[in-house]
Amino acid sequence: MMPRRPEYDRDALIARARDIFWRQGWAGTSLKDLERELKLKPGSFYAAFGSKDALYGLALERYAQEGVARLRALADRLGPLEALKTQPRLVIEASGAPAKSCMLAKTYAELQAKDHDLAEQAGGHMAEMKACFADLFRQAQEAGDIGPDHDPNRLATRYQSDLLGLRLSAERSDVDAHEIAADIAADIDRL
Amino acid sequence: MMPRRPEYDRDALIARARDIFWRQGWAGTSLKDLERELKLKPGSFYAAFGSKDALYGLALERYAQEGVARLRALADRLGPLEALKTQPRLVIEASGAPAKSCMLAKTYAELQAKDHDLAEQAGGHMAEMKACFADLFRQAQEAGDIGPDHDPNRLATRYQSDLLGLRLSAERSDVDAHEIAADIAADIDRL
DNA sequence: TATATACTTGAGCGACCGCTCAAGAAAGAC
DNA sequence: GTCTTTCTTGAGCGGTCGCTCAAGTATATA
Repeated sequence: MMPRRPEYDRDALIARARDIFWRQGWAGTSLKDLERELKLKPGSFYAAFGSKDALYGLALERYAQEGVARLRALADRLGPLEALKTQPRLVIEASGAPAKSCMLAKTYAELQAKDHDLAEQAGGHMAEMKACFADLFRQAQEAGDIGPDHDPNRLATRYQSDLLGLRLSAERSDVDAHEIAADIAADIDRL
Repeated sequence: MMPRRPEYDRDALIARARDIFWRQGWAGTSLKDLERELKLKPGSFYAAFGSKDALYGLALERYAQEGVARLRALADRLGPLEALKTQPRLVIEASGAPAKSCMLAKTYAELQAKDHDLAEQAGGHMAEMKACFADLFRQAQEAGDIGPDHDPNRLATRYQSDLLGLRLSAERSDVDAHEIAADIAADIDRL
């Protein structure tokens, strides 16, 4: 006696929620917003996701996972050094994205003062991302593309910081983000 | 027939409100929070400031104005180049500050998607700050401390972006912000 | 001291918040 | 068709939001 199946595509809903949260932030997104955009009544929403925070967590997870995957794919295609040099430009040109700035950073900045679990989760993902960058710098160093007297972890820390600044700057209309991206890439060439 | 004077120091209240907003953000700060921290009942609060947003605006104004003043003072004391090299370290070492990250950037990031007036105000102040940086770079260039083949405006844009990234990174426990600050200062030396 | 003028107080407004749950609708098993 | 199970629906809960306002209180003038 199997009953009816849900009418929605859960994965697609998470992706849409991610875009809304990404753009509007945690406090800036109400359940009304989600219900309207996801076309879910409150009952279905809570049956599917449990709570607003739980959905935000899923959205963050998805965001981080896709970010890592995209970077790895880029490195596979271009090699570590070129990937690191290309990433700044790619990240501000992503035309389909709901925002230029990083969702992990926005989440962390918004919720850290509250010691919210989601801030901790975002921070963890930023650490993962930093580790990815460090990996690529290390590979580039082993390939001889970067001088041996550099610490890959330190390069990664600086690089991630630059990327966060770039992506925040890219939201501003009075800033030419492409110049910044080009300068970041140029810095890598000088290593 | 002059009546009683207010019991509070308006300027001090604005400074305290700035610290609360800076740490907790716009949505993250409720009137209850403000009433408790400023020791004002709702009636006095609204008599003094008109609205939460109005107080936030005053706090932003104060924040921006003090930021510019601090930078100018630093430049007067150390000269333009040294000021630019020192600022990154100072900004993450400010021990009395309620947060490492920039209140203008946090405000902009939180409210831009809503097209909130406060986001526009914050963006304007960031532009002013960028102009300050450009001024210092130009002065350093005229003094011969920086090669003549650099555009001060472009340097300022990159510098501000780096500073935003640094200050956001400085909130994280898994990041050594001093390393980043030192690297940013080192970049300036290579110009 | 009497009066006019402000400041202080706090109950409480309407709106919205995240969320619950009982009732109705749909679909596979028999 | 009938039954069972799940999904869908939407009214509405308790709570908090930003904010108002009338009553009470303190102070400088006259």
